[in-house]
Amino acid sequence: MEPKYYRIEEILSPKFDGKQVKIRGWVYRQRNSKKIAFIVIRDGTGILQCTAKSSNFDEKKFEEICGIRYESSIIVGGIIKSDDRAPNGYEMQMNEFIIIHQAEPFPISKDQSEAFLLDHRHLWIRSQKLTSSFRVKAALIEGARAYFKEQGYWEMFPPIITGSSCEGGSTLFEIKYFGKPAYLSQSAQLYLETLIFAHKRVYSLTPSFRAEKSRTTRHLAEYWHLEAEAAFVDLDGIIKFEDGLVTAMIHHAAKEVPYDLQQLGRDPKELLEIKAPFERIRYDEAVERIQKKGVEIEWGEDFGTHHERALTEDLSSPIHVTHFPRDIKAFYMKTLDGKYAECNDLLAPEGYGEIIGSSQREDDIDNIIFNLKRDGSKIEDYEWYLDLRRFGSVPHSGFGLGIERLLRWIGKLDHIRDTIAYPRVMNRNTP
RNA sequence: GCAGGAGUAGCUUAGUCGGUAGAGCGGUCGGCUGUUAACCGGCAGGUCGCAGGUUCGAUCCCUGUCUCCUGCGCCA
Repeated sequence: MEPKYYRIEEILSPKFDGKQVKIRGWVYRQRNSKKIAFIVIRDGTGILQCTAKSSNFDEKKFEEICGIRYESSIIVGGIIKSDDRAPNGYEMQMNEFIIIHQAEPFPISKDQSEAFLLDHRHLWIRSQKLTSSFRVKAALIEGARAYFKEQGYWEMFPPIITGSSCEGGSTLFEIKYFGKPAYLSQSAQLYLETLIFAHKRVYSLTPSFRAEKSRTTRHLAEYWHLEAEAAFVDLDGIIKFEDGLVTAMIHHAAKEVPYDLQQLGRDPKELLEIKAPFERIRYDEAVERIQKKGVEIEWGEDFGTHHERALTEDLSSPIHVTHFPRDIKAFYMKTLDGKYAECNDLLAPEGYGEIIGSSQREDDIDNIIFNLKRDGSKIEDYEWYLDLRRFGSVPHSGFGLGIERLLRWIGKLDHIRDTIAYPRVMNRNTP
């Protein structure tokens, strides 16, 4: 049976040439002269130019067509014709036009300031750029879930509300929890570590919250955190897994949403050329490379934005920096030779910065206690975590990937806010 | 948190060496036989972010304040 309404993406084909169809959607563009009107309609699957000749409609109906405003919702019917003058080669010769809702004047036109667009985010998300960005994001996550499954990882659902912090340094959002303070999670890691003892390999995709007053193009107060944890896997093993995962994600996006990638200015072929394994260098060598580029850094310093940029601006594939100095890294990372941490950061190419933070976890309870004391943390807050090193402790590793940061690189986006529908940044939490 | 920059019509802005303001887009009315962010003409729309100060007079000068943007630090 014929469907009552068609999707635009399916009718853009020769077999619809000459066929009468109906579609539903929103007015994307509208122009008219006395005897002919054009409505470009958008339906979430594509856009189609619809042509209305005044001779095909009574006077009142034609006036309605000419008076339709941008973003109004409409039903149009007509005959599909191949036509070189139409934006994507096909147009509808309209013979039916029904207004579902005549929109008020749409506030967003050309030349808008960032602030205005952010205030009208609920309308701006209809734009092509954001539409494409969110579709690439969906495809990346689809690719990730498929890869995790293939590699024997179980998806877990850790809590978002926690009673204590996870990583020493970061600032937490405090909430009221039945009258007592609690916090929004900034990482699922410690909970995932508990779950490997039952499932061996686990992952989770959850929102993470950071209350740092960061004002940059790569920070969100609320972001989607893809984290994994695996028993009996060392640093080399987890790095290999990360390479496989990132490659699977971007290849999946390149195959599933090439049009959207192109809209964002990213050639999908470029992504398909990126292949695992990614280059690995140790922190010591990274410092030397940065110094050779003429950027100042001393051994023992953590990387700032300009250091990461110096290291990655000329690359076309991501790069791992491993074995940072122990003293600038978190308490749960395994120590090597008393000086280094068994850890790695995966940096995106083209200067987009860190997308994964990862490490082999410390499995020696005494070392963890030593590190917690170094950071001035209360041991009693971590008793449940320390239990993992008392009951069948195993070597294990894990990582956290910032979905929006990966998308920012893949989609060549200037600002991380365009990787998420409603960005939560320091001075904005509405709409 | 630190350092810069910006707030003038619904939106994007010009401007006034201090005498209360123009344009483009959008809206509306009219014109136009195929447009691609269509085009042409008429009309409506502004206590020039807010509060003080200087001045005969402030949108403009001064002080404070609020909001937003950019970069840095912190991180995924």
